[in-house]
Amino acid sequence: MNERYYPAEIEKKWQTVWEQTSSFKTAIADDREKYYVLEMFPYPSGKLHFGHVRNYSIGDVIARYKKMCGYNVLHPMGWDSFGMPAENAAIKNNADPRQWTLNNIDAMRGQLKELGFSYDWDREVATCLPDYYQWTQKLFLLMYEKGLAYKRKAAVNWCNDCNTVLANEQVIDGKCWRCDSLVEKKDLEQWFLKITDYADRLIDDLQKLTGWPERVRTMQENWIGKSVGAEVEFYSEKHKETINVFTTRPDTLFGVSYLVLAAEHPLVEKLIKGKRNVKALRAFIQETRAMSEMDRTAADAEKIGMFTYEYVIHPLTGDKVPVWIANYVLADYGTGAVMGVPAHDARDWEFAKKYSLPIKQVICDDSSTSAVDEWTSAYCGNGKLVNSDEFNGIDNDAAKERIVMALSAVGKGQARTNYRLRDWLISRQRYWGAPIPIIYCPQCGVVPVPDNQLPVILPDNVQFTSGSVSPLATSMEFVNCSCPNCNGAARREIDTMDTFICSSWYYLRYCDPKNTSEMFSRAATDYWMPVDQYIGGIEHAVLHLLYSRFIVKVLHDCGYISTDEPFRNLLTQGMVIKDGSKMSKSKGNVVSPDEIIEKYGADTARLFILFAAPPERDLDWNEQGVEGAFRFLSRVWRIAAHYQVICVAGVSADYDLEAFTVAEKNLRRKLHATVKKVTEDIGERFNFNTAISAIMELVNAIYAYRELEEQGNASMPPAFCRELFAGLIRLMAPITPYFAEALWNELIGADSVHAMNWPKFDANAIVADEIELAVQVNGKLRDKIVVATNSIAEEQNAIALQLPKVIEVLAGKTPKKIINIPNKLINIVG
RNA sequence: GCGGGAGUGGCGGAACUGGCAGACGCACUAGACUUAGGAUCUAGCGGGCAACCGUGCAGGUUCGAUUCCUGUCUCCCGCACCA
Repeated sequence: MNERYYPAEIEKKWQTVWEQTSSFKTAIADDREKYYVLEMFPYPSGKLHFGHVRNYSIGDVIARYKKMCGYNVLHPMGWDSFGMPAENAAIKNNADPRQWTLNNIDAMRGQLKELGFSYDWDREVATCLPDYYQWTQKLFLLMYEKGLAYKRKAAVNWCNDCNTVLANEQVIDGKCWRCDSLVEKKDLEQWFLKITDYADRLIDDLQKLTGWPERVRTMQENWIGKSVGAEVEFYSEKHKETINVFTTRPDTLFGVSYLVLAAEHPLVEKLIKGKRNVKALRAFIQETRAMSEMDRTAADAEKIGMFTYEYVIHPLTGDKVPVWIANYVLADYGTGAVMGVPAHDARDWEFAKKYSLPIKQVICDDSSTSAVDEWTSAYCGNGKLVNSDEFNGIDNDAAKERIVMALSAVGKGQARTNYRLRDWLISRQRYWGAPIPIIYCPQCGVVPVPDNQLPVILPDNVQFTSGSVSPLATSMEFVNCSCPNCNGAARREIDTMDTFICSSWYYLRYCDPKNTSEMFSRAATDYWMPVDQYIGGIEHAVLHLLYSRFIVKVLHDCGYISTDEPFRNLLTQGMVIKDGSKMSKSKGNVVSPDEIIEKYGADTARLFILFAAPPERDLDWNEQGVEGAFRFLSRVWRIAAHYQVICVAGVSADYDLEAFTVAEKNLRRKLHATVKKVTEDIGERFNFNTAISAIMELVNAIYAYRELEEQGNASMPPAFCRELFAGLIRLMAPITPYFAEALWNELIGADSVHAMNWPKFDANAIVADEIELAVQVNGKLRDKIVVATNSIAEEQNAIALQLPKVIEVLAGKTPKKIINIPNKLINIVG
């Protein structure tokens, strides 16, 4: 074999061999246990960057490892290929979005193959192709049928740069998730999916996801924002109107000193009409509504309000309660009206102090006796009720329920749960997406496209510069159609679907990607689902990951799949950071793997990115380690070349362990200990960085052994040499697949290393004859001793006590006690 | 404000259930081989002359703490006038 490591030759050769032998093809179903490992599929931007390489290297190690462990592994790849960049390229360069996308897919597929990822390319999907989006459209129709897709006019998020609406999840700090420009509110009629119907289950089932990081579960819980409380009715006798408020603190109901409405509250105009300050009120309302979402919801924004000279009746006391309008009440949460309890709510406290509104204490903490006018802030803790009629003396937690019961008895309130989660706005005024399969008929109204007319094909002949309406509006052939019901002239929905719908079910399609009669067969998803290990960035914690859970629950409820959670285990790999932000094409800070692959090979690129940091941690881009990764592979190659002849000679030999020298026993122990460590690090903890360092230690040990040989003090037994390298190469196979394949071929056998079993360690081989113990005096390390592994503690302690350093430190004192931790240390307490 | 996470050499990081802090690698230094070497091999590499001191800081528990507890500081992430 070649003395030196030439990655280019090796990688080209084995990539071809793997392709010819369909090395990565998934078995349909057999008696092995299944394992579905999946990395979040990429948007085909044109080129991979190191964020991708990291993501897919992690997945590939797991896939290859599991396969060697005997699992039937599904490891697919595809393209999240609808989306704005294609359309923007079309506008900017007059390109065809389809061709632009398909070219990018070809380029990136080539890169993925070069990197040696073990994908079953026969299962590739691209969301922008009709054989996929047909079923995205079917999914929409299914939801429409179930009443989960509906159209309504609402104040929606509008991005002026992207020329489209956005879902709440896609607005980050008041800005568009894609282009960072400020999001505005617009009143538009749009399609929504009723994800709020699933709010409770999406929260409750988080508990089942024990294989998810705590962080992601918390983020979803926060996002859904469940709060349990009550709706309480206040009545305006003058207008014969009821104003409902939502509160999580019905126990403080007797402390209400005013009511506050949002500027957008529907009763506002009626209440203020004819009031002496109506002009000022109207001006204030207008001013408040004109403020941007950002300014209004900033936590430190000043609370401003105005009195309406209107009163409502307290539902239990019958007291007159003044009604205010203020900027700190949100129109789209709860009922758009809140009750003000300044004694027990920090915001109400601030507002009441500012406008000199009465403050009435109704919760009393045993330890505080001061009067309410001496307080410097609201008391938000627990305690017993006071000033609350028949509820006095009750613990406030218990009082919540009692007061709701009392309200309910007089028909003036009930328990109620509120969510922060809003329905998912899925209309997009953009071209490059799946058309919403809906037809509007003057006679029949909204008509869903029948299954046998799917897919609704995205037209080619559109104008991209259509302004704030979807470019689909410019294709008359598309817009004009006949009604499926009455055959009369009708027109199509011109908006396309949010691409997050396309990506919310692709993992199901991988189970049965060529199915032309349904989304996927029940049998296929029953076998493969759920995904056993999902790997992707944290940025999808409440986007893709929440949507996918929702869609799976819907499909589960419709009887399409058995599972009701898509991803059993989730690994959120850290971002690859460069120049302070995440590597991405839109940020313009990408490092392409091409140069590194060309100079050092794909195996070096993989090894480097896996060794640089544990997978969950963010990684600041630094190329310095690349050289080290390549150096290591070259080092392994050289030692393998050195032992090749001996290794091959060991095929039919056997070795006598009794005849082993100490050095050989140590090396064999190191081998088995390394197998154990790497198995645990890859299989249980996904700590690839420490798995790699363990392999490096093993290689260092082989070099140390060779050094002995060169001094004439050792001679490698051929059969052991074989065990050694067969072990080492298999440990490296998931991480550096080309490299391992080439070495396996040279040293061990003709079959692919990737078809081999994962090495097993012999627990007996790890036990050493002698062991080193640390000797401490009062917890401080003073010396070390080497003892027989099976020696007893008393003997070890006696040896330790005789050590000169120990005698010196003890200075004649008799030890109080001696602590002996087996196989670890002795601590002499003086 | 609520919730989650992190703080260890010049750098990336290791130490898994409380048990030898700094594995492994990068960078650096020296030696060997060499016409030469940015290749390779070998050795050294937290601070301090030393006793000792060292895991953000201050305490505590313990024979023993990077690890557990209390307080505190800094940074990152998510939600946030959510009633």
